[in-house]
Amino acid sequence: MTRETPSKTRKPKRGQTREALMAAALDLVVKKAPFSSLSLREVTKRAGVVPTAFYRHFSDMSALGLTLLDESFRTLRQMMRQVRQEQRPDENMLRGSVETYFNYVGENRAHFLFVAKELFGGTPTMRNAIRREIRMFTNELAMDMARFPFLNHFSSEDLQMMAALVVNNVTALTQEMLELEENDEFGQQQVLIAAEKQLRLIFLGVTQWKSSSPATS
Amino acid sequence: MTRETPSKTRKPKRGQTREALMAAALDLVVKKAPFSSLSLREVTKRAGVVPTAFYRHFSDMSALGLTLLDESFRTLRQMMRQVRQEQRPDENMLRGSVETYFNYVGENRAHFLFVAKELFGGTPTMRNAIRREIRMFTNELAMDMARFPFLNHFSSEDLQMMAALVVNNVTALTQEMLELEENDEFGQQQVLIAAEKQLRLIFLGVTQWKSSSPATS
DNA sequence: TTTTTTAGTGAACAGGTGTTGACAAAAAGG
DNA sequence: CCTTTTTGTCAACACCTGTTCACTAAAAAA
Repeated sequence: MTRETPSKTRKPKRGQTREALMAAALDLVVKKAPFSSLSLREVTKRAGVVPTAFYRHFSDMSALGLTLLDESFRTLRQMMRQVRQEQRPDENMLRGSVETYFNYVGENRAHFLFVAKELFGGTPTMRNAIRREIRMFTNELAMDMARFPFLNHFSSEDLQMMAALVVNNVTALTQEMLELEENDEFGQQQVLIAAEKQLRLIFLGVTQWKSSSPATS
Repeated sequence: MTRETPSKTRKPKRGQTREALMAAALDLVVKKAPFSSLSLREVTKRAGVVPTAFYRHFSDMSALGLTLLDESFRTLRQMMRQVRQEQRPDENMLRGSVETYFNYVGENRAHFLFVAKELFGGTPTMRNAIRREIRMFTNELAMDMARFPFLNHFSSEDLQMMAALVVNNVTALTQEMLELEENDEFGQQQVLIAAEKQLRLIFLGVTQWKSSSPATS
């Protein structure tokens, strides 16, 4: 027979602790420091558990980081698929894609901030994982471009170069967007307009491009 | 006339330790972690002094960081001046500028790595300082562009947008360059070639650009 | 039910952290 | 020379870090 002393320390936390840890880490990244400089105890404190509970779910902080990274890119890929489905090769394609993308950024600030801060500040493992993912996006964009009739005469190196140009800029603009306050709708609109203009200019250059240097081989 | 000023400004060789601290911090940033996650003791240890000696030169780590940032941008601005001086508006202008710039990046890896890692991972103070500097470069580039006859009919907004496009890409390519091993000369050459192509494509777009949206009046 | 596996707690450790204060050597100023 | 200011050292503090161990409540399996 267990003597029910009314209110001692409650323990029933059940299996949502893992998600609480991930949410806590993301939260701290948003309003404090890059993930790399978070401490295990800090995260567990914010998640409302004792430090040792951490080890029931992750082997160490870097494991948590990789899980978070995976989560970030899973949702991002899912959005890219959506952008691609909506994509019709007409006038408004560019504007639509840009809007969809930056809307998504706005709705997933935490994940994007996490990735942006790790892109250079993280461990080599993290950095490589992120860069691999970005390279993948670049490749897919290059392949998408190759399907357009007025682009498919370019060499794959040129297409790759053009795709990289686009991705570089979108990345930079995303970072710019993330530096803005969450409620700075005017600033966000400005970035969006700038993004559209810059991409339009790039595609203007693409239509004029002729591969003058055969390069390697 | 140029005699020793017998003034009260005493500055014999006061600086050995101070510079050792800065060098140590930079060194740790290169081969370990972002500056934000360095500890005071770590830096003093590498500099070969006792922790308390630190306070004779800097009030805290963030003061060291800002000094380092200042140093980085002072040398960078100096190089930009050099690029601008060499700049003649002819065919080889772009290639020459790109080469000069990336050469400089290679010779100052430590400073660029420091800046790159703080650009997103640093404290708000640091981030703002860096972004202000980048914005300054963008403005100067826009002003340089305005001096070209075939560009001076663009609105200053358009010029600003184009300059931002260039700066965004150079920044991204610089980061790409920094991710390479210091002795990976092939990879570095590849980045340089890509950089030149991308910038050429951008300027191709610029020549075709016409400001369709008058935007804000 | 009983048994086993999972997921939480709390105390304790060895070590790293920023910062303090008192003190000493060395350089600068007279 | 002597005095003052600068610049380093050493010891100590209170705190935070990751990680271990033994223990227990709750959930799952039997």
